[in-house]
Amino acid sequence: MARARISDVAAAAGVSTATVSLVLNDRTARITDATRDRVRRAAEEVGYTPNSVARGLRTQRSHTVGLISDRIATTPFAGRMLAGAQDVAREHGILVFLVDTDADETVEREAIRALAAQQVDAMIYACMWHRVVDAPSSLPRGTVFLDCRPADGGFPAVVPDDRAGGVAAVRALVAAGHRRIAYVDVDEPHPPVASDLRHEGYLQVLAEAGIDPDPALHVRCDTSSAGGREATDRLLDLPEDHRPTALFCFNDRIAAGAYVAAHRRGLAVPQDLSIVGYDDQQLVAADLDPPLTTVALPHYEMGRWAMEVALGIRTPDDPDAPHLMPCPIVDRDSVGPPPATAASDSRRRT
Amino acid sequence: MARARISDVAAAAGVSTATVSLVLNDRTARITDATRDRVRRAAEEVGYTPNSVARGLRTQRSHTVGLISDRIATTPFAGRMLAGAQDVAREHGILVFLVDTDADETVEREAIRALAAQQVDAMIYACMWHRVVDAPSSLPRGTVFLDCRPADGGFPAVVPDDRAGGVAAVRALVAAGHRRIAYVDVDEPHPPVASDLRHEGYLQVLAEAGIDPDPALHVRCDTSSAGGREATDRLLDLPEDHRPTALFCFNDRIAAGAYVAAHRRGLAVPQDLSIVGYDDQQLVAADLDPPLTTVALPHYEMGRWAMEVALGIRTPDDPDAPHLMPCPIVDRDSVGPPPATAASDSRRRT
DNA sequence: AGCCGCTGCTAAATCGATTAAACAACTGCG
DNA sequence: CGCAGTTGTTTAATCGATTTAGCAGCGGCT
Repeated sequence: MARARISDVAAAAGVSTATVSLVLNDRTARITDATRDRVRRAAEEVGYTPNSVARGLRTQRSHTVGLISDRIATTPFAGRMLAGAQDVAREHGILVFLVDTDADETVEREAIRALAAQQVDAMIYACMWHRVVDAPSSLPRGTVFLDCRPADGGFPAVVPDDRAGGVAAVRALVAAGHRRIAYVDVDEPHPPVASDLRHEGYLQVLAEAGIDPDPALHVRCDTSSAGGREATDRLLDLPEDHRPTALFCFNDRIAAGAYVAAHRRGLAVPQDLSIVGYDDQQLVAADLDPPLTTVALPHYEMGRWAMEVALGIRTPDDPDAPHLMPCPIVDRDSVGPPPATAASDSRRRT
Repeated sequence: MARARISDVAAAAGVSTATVSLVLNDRTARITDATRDRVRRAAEEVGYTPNSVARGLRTQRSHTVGLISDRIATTPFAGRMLAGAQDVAREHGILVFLVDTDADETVEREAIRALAAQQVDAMIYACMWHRVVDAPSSLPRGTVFLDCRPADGGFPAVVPDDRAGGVAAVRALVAAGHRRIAYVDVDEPHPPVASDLRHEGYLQVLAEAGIDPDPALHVRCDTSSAGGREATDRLLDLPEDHRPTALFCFNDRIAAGAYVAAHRRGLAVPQDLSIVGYDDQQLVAADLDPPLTTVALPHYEMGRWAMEVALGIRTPDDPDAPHLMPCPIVDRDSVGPPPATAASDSRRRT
């Protein structure tokens, strides 16, 4: 039992295929209501669903979008971007091709070619983390960059507002009374966009609060639990009057390592050490003990934004600058006032 | 500058479109090498890429596959299934439509319709966890079930061999000398396929080892760190001669909770308590201290299997039973011999 | 010369839709 | 009655490929 074609509907309704097409697509053509009914009933009866391939060939719109990513789909991390993009796509009857290239340029080129051959209506180029990328030359113009910025501009892009995120995180710590706040940064393995922006936010808040940044409180480590633990150990080994009372960690995994380091010394979070993470990773942030205060990456919203721009539903405010998506802070239980000794000390220094 | 069509190539080479098609598809037709060269050069020159939509219409093969999932793409969990499926697809020049339905039946039905309309060559129906599902009636026959079993059979399916995984986990504990081994099971919110199978494996190993299963050592809890911690507390509150020396946890999150419970009582892992998890979740298992011995879910391999069957590259051994994919144990540092007192006790009981 | 068979290539049908143009039937009007 | 204008529907071209059947040209054979 092959799928019903438009000609089957036409035969069943006793009209031409043109009429069927006109009726089913609600074209404002001069067709009597009686005929319209007959066609619709016939379509129902034979179980007709238009063949999108044939329609796409004729109309030159495939109602598909290609989403190319380095490895979003296979990372625990950024799947919410896909969800956002998909939700918008679904709302508009669009199907999404997903290609994970594993950051392999050959695969990437081939994927772009294959997607173009499939006549996708738009493409989205997505990254696992916020970074700067060289746009592959074969990318069609109008391709939307998701969670990355094209090195030379020329494409709409959406990225998290990491600077504002850093501001929010450090402000929370300052508001709790901390003065000696460390930034446990990542050991830049990549163009360190996110890292730098969060650092800028950190510095901005210190400046606002009249706190001199202490270079010793900016440490770097591997982006892992072990790295965070080791870096935190270094910080906690500092002489007492330089020791931080709060940590702003580049991400939640590093923060998890900070917890381990603190616990090993018998320090309680947040009584003895306040910690703020970044990313709001499920399975990390909320499962820590106590639950981690962190900054959420707006993956879902970025995914939506990218798809909306790709489909032409919205246009970027400034076509030449990436759209900055706010990163909301999520308050949990890892931030408290600094310990009494440190608090008095900080007061002394003010 | 529109894309080059086959007629552009034909014009450039001074031949008909038929000849171009014949040459570029390597049809064994009677065409001189000189002409072949001319066509290929012309194609190169105008930058010709065949329009897959037009080709798909004519050949009735779209070189696309639809992958419907409840929420694979947006879960940190099972992205490796996608990677496996995609790798196979890419190796065969197939593009993958991904649709996350969020387990909404309306969305699901609509997705199946849209994919059928796009003339996908095959469909894969995937779940986030191993469970039994009612196959939507509109699924085309031959649809491959990935990480789930259709309630009434009739479709090829691949699932993890949870029974064998349970066997492997518990055998590791028995081999280390444990006799009082608890199974920290999940509180069945769903058809508990995985849970039951792992339990069967657990019981089988106990039987092999001549250990009487103690019902008090089979506890259930919420599938979360908090749940695991609470359940472990219950177990550790047992009188000493009933207290388990080892835990087989339904998953890594529960195991993470078990760590917390143990640490809170000053018990060291594995010296005082051995723990085995399940799932080998990145960001959980390896980041625990000490790293967790666990059983890996073969997501990547299952994804490959499903796509291979979908593309007809391989056929299931037994078309009526789900294919069982082995779950390898990954040995890390959370299993050791039972503490001396317990060990002597267990010897007494043998 | 006439016919056969082979080689190299092309004409044209086809896939299943959309849509502009054409057409038949009817109405209204002078 | 004859012509123009409407209305309701159909005809046919089109999208860009694949593929079958067939045509033209040539060499060999009788």
